[in-house]
Amino acid sequence: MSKSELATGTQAIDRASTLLVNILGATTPLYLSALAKAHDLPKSTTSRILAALERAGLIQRDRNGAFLAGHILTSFAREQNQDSVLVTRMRPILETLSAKTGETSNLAIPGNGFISLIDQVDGQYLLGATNWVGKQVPYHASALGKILLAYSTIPIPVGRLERLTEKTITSRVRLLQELEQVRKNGFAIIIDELEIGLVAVAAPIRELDGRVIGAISVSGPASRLNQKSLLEIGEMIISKVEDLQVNSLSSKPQKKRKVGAA
Amino acid sequence: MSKSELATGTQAIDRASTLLVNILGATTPLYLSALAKAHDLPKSTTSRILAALERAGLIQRDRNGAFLAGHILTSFAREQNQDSVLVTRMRPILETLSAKTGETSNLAIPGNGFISLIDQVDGQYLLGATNWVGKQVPYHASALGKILLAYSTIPIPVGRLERLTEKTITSRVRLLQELEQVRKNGFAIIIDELEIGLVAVAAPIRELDGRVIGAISVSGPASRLNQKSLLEIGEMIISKVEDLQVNSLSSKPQKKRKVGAA
DNA sequence: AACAGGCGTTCCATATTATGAAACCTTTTA
DNA sequence: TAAAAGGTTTCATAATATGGAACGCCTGTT
Repeated sequence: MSKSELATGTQAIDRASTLLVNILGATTPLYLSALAKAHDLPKSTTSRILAALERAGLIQRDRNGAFLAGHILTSFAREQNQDSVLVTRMRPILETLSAKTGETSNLAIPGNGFISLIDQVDGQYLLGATNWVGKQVPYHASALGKILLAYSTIPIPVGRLERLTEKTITSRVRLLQELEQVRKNGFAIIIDELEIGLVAVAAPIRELDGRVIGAISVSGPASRLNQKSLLEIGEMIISKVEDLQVNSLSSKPQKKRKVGAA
Repeated sequence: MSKSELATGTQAIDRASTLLVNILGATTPLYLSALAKAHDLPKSTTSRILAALERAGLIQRDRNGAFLAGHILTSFAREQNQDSVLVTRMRPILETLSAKTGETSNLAIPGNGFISLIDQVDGQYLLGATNWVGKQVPYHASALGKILLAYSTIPIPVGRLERLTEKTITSRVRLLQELEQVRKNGFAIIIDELEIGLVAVAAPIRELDGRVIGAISVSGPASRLNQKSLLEIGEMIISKVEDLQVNSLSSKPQKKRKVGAA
């Protein structure tokens, strides 16, 4: 029939897939008859296909018989967005960073009022290796926080920007300028802003669509990390994170696969 | 072949579904050959099916050609877990509650250190209708917070339990007893614990698997809501939330559908 | 009550469609 | 350079999906 692209030997699966995608994309449960009409399929065929998808747990019916995403997909969704997934995915990067720099690296996501530190890998140095996971670290005084503010949709916390050291940015105007600079650089730095003697550099983690969902930092004592090393480490974080993206997902496959002439 | 249950006219879709479920459930991308072996299918058939699923965007390949969840499913996952989904789903309940009681109702989810209020519907009374969304409301002094602590996996916040009024629970032992009581009742109440003159009652929102993911409350001035009304409203919240669950999901459909004899 | 209409499932003869063995291609390993 | 491993394509074949029609169930109408 008049199918859009090349495709052969998969009519049934194509139809099933299209129906499934339709159901997942809909904001409200869809009825069999509506689906049949929309996809221009006979009721009988539609019924058979949907029953098969339901059997597999890919879709389910509400009390009225309308179709919505099945338990397989809702639990998939739940698992996907758990912090642990991000931790697992980013662990190798944190380890590489700590190994190469000798310093502590951290992983953070946006939290309510404070950044939420969800993982840490300590470096080889004893000095500086405190555990930050779970700590209430403010956005405006941390490298991780600056990244999250600069790239994510988080609003700058309401209220006064707490002064933690004499270097802390406490002016909102000043902070906005700083965030602009962060976006220009691609990474964020703090020097003495959170704690005297503590420096850090952070870069964003992006989803495939570009959304920033977290940040990775390397931090240590100012005595070991000068401005230059911070810049280098910043670039290192960015490239490690990019490597992961590029390696894990592809339009052009690594192995050349013949695309076929039907 | 030796399929488990009744099924007819859907061999292809059944195979495709099983493969898809397998790919979604795997923690690491799966290769064509491994899938073919695991499902006892010829390579050619497997290739054809996977290509169809890929075309639909249900699966995609990583750089090495291994299969993982496709963009359709990852964006589905993302949307699912947005607060806005919960807000939309719960809105009707908040509206019913506010209409029936005349008081303000709120929707909250766990936040970092504080509960996170994500929606509110005001009642008819002028007195009492302040906007709480975005406020930093502590767990131990709110009805919503007590529910989240009692049912969810959130640990009781570290540090001192801040005294907000003379009635605030500030002893951890006392709080644990209170949470036990909450679990026994199925709802939580505060009287003067957050603010003198303010009372509230809250009940949990559960996912299909029983996990508590949020809470709904009704709050107002003690002058209008006595102990008895609070209990009644508590029961009302519980039943409204249950109604939604029952109505939106079903094993036994409302309309009796013939189950068929093959 | 009886009827019409809407929605969904089942049946079944049919040919369209999925099937899988074998050949073919690439890349990797020996 | 050969051989293995992983994947795609081809093509003759029959097994499988197909869809029109009949059926069953519920709701709303008169």
